[in-house]
Amino acid sequence: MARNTGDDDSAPTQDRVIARLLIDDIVAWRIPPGAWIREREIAARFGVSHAPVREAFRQVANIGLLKVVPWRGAFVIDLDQHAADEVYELWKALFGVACRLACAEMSDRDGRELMHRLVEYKDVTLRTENTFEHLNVSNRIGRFIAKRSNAPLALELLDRVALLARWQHNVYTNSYIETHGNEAARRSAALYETLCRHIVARDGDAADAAARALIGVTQESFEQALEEYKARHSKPRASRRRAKSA
Amino acid sequence: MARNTGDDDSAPTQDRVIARLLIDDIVAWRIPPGAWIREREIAARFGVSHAPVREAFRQVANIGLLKVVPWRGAFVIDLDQHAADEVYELWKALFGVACRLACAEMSDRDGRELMHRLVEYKDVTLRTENTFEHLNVSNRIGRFIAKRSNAPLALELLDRVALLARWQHNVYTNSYIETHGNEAARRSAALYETLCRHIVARDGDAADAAARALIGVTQESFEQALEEYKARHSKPRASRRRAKSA
DNA sequence: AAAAATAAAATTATCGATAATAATGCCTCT
DNA sequence: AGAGGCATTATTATCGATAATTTTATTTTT
Repeated sequence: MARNTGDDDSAPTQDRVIARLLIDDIVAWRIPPGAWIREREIAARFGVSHAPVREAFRQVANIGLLKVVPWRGAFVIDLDQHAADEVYELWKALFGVACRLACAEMSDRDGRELMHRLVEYKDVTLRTENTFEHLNVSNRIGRFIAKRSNAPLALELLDRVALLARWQHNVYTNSYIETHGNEAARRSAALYETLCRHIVARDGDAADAAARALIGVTQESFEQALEEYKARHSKPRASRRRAKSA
Repeated sequence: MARNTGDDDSAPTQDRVIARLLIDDIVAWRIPPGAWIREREIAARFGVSHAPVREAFRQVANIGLLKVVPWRGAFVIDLDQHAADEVYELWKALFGVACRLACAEMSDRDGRELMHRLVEYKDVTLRTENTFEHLNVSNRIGRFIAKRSNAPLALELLDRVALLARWQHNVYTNSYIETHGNEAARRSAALYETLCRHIVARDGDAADAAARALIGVTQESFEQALEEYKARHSKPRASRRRAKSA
């Protein structure tokens, strides 16, 4: 066995670095939806030739944040409400698959670690009102399940859809943390407990259902934030264009 | 509206042509699983520089048939039984999402066309024993539903997973048509009828369940073919390495 | 002879330049 | 003045060559 086709421990090539930075820029809305990105512009920004930029564009396009059109270049996608529904439906289904597979794949030791993390999560929920920390710990549980489900393709698609959901949330609300209220966090806590118990009990159908319900809470939170966003942006019609200079 | 960011009506660029041909070669097993593909080799085959070949590699890698490792090149993936389970679980979930969304998105006119196609499909099922034709018509129904679900991302993931499943089937059986017996086709026919009726009735949960069952038939067919493959390839142990020359 | 170090070859990553294509502005014609 | 055609400009696609890295072969050392 001479050739190592497995993990890549080498330093990442430039195209991957650029792709990562572009993804961050798009998700954080530093590059607006629908924007047209030129190769030369990005190449100049990072001080490289356009070749790695092209590859970075393709990578970001694969995730779904960019659309590459032949001879016309790369455009940031411009999602609408309808696409948001699709993303959340996919998220529910994919997380459901991951949990379903986790039921069969997880070792008893993994199951114990899962319940341990659940206790830690509930502890955080009771102890603090910090929504950001809630999200942090809950995301860790979700990713733990997805990783131990031994399903690399499902994990990839899941990451992709979750990233799209996060971008949408940022686009529509520009502040997805605050709107993710503590009430939603508390409901999530109960659902996480249900989910973990079903997984250690190796009940795939029940775990699938719990996973869907869990993403459903996030979905409701998003839709609520979207309503607030619409309400906020429909009022100040008269007072726009306040200042044109810096 | 100067710039057209929508459909691309122009002739496909070389990288897309090469990507398509590579996909065909891999799915048809003309390039074996695990093979290491060199840029120069493909570039020479198609008489182009290596730049479009690189992009084609990335596109095939996105679909999941190729794995690109920095500084090491592109390798055809090498799926195992476990990965097959994952692919079929994903297929079930994604087709379920598409059907679920189709319930909400389809117009009444689309519903009528769907039922029309169902009648055509049942007609073929009763009239001929040609399994290939069964697959053809049933695939058309599935794709019709997925397209009318107005969910481009789900459609993309669905195509991707279906392609992986087809490749797996080819890898393990090298003849996925014959093993897809008529008994399975007949069971599929009943399930297709159930699915279509649920969709026109706009019952998302029921449509999801029917979609899962439908892919489940294909999954069983694959697993059966895999067993036969294993049985066939475990016997001729003694008579291997018959001839070394051409 | 086996293992480690080193040199050579092969391969990918990146660059700079050219070709192909699309968008933009200008000009003519009505 | 407006519409349509033409030249200009800008941008992407492709190419050939060079740099960086890995793999393979060779040599050296124990």
